[in-house]
Amino acid sequence: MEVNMRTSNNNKSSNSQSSEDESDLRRGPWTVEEDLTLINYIATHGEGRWNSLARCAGLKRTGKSCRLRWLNYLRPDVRRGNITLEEQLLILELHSRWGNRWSKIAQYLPGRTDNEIKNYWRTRVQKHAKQLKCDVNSKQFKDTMRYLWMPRLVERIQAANAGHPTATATTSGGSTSTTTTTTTATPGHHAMTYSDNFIHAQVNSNFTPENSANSSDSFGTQISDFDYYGIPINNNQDYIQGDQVYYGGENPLSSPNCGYINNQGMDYQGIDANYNTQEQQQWPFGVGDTNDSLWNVEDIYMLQQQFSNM
DNA sequence: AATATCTACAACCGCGGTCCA
DNA sequence: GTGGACCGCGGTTGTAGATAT
Repeated sequence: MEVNMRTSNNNKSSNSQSSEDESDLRRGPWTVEEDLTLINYIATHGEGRWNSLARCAGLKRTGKSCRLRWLNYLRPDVRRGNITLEEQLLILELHSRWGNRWSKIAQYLPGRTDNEIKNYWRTRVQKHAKQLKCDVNSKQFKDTMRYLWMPRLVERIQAANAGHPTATATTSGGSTSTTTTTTTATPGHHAMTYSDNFIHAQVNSNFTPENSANSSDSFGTQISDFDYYGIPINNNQDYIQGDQVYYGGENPLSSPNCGYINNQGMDYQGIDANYNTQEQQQWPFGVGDTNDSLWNVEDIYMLQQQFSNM
């Protein structure tokens, strides 16, 4: 059982004085002993009813604190480690749809907690918005994510998969792509793959909105109610047809190599033209490593100029 | 080597919703 | 209907470790 070693010396934490107050409740980092107590209690009695659980387990913690510790850290199915490219893509996609609905987004990333996704968003995505001197909720920044970063993520996922193919599939457009076996357990639905479908969405250049009516996805299933991730589509913000994803209902997303022009006329082609440097290939938000620098100075400058002219 | 700054993330807080007596 | 207990969510803070100066 993995235990956070940071907790081993936490008795000197700034909140330790709380254990001396009238309520005798502890705050701050959890100790190894507390973790084990909680784990053992839940193993025997199950989770839920957190306030009484805290009392019965003999933990001098609030029920809230016990719940948080269990759900965000101790639960056996919590995934630890780096956010994968597919997860990054999914987070961007879902956040564009739902905003800061972290728990809802987390439902589609098995093993990831809302807290972890929220932290990822704040530390990585908001950092880039700050670099671009624009608000993370601004349309400009959202467009940048949608029409530049997300296609780049897809491209990088493709590149990664090409290096480690686990299967080969042919798109309806006749092109060949590799697929991954990344699975997502969608709430209320069967586990499914998502990255392969999303990649398909990017690689079929034969698609047009006109020929896409009443289409089904590459697995022959109707997609009118659920998108490629198996997520119910309940608005018309994006539409997904055949092997292609159309964002905003009016912005066909062409090949990642073609440059992206959104409905404000922002042309990112010049940015992509600079993309072949080694630094640029370090991709958005990193891969969990330190290579988190999507933007070089030129990129940032160009985007800032475009934003200021809008 | 020392100090300052940054980053990542665990944990807390407040609020609103739900349940139940 | 009402009030208290509880739960879950989203925002925020604190801090250890990493990195820069």
